[in-house]
Amino acid sequence: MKTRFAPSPTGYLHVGGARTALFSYLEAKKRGGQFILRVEDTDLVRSTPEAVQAILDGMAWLGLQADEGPYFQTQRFARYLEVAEQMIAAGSAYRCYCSKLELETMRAQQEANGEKPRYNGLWRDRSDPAPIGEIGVIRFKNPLTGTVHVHDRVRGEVIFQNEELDDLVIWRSDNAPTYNFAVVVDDHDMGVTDVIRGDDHLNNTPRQINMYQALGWAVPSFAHLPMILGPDGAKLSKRHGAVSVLQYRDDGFLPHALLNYLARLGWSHGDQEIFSKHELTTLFSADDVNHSASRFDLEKLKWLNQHYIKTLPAAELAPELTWHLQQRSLTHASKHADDIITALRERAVTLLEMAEKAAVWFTPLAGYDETQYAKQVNATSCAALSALRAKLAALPNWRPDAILTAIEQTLAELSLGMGKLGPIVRLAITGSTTSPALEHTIYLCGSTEALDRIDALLARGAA
RNA sequence: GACCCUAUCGUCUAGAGGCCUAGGACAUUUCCCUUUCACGGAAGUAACCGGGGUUCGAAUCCCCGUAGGGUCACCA
Repeated sequence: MKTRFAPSPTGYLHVGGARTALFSYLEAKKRGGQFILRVEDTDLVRSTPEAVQAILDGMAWLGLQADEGPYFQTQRFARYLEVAEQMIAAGSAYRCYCSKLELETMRAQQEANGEKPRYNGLWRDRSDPAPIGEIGVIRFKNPLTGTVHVHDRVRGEVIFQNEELDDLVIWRSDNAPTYNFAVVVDDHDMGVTDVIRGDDHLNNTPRQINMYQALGWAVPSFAHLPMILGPDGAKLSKRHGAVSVLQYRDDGFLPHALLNYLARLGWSHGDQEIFSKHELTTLFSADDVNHSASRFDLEKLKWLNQHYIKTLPAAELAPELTWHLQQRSLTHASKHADDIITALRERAVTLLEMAEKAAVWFTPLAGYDETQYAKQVNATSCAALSALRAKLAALPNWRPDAILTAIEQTLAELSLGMGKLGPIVRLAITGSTTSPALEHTIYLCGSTEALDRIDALLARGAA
């Protein structure tokens, strides 16, 4: 049993492609099969090495490791031509020498007559020699009559009339195969048993099945996934913001959060929302995929991301957070990743947010929130702060629990509530009155820096 | 235009003829917890596209509309 993900490298890996890859991957893992990656780069003009790299990077970040590949179609042209020529010899394909102009007139005329535009089979049964100097193309001799039954694992049985189909080009005049042909040859040669791909290929499937049959090859099983739409119900595009999976990485999402979110888009397992990777690989089945397109909802993705930030072991989060800290040139904060996670995991929806919030401890204080300063700094609070400072300075161990004890003792000695001390400490350390639990806020600053910041506020308060 | 696909709360979905006064999750509203910001807890608002059948009974099956989407290339 084998599945594949076969993107064409004309852009980055977007969420729709990522979900197709995920479902193919899961189906293979679930059934103990192989998952292969094939780059469909037969369009020499639109394919770029940058896009190949972007797709590979996206797959790697998501952790969708292929068992084979990546294969490149551009390296298999000899094989495609070999098969095309075999088909000519067997009478299931033929050369066509129609010019672009002829084709265009044909189409224009059909459209004028209100017919479906398609190749009329002009060269299908001609045996006269090729026009001099013409290279021509090779076309597949599609059956004229009868029906093609597609047994789709998500759509059920879909029936197409051969009359609706025409003789498609399988080998172009610029010596390259076309998509519909290369796919058939590759899926056969590579032993792909289960084709899982986007909805937009459903209409190509009967043509491909006809080619499998002409070649005497076994037809694989098909599953056509519904599309992922933008939040407004329109097709996903750059206008909707982050469509590249790597953009989600940059925005602070965990790969597993995206995976979990994507899995639930078009697929479900009862009321379950949270799935570990192991659960996905055991529970997923292409048979359970929905029929209708779904919209991408960033809010739910955020919820999942926050869920994983809250619950994943710090050891798993630390490398991801470190990456973000480094992106923000907070390299020296990396060794405190675990402490940052402890302080902020319930206060950040994304890792990017976490890294941004962590910056207050590792960059010079920018200044105070003056409105809060005016409200919170007074004789009482300054006295409390300086009492706390004395205790902090005397601390043998700079640990959160010890700091918390110091805070509690200070409050007890002065008979004050936390409300009298909290705001001014936050102001001193972070410049604002919003921050994580006090002991972590102070602790993460480091003893020297924390005391300096307290002194700075006290000095200004006294003046 | 032709062919193909789809249709349950704002969104993701459960639902495979009676278990449905339609369940869960996100979002939203209110309340509780609380030193800030959060986390957490409780409650609430909110949906079967329309019309015909079939059946004792339909969100579920059939037909017709309607609305979305996809495909009709020497792109993939």
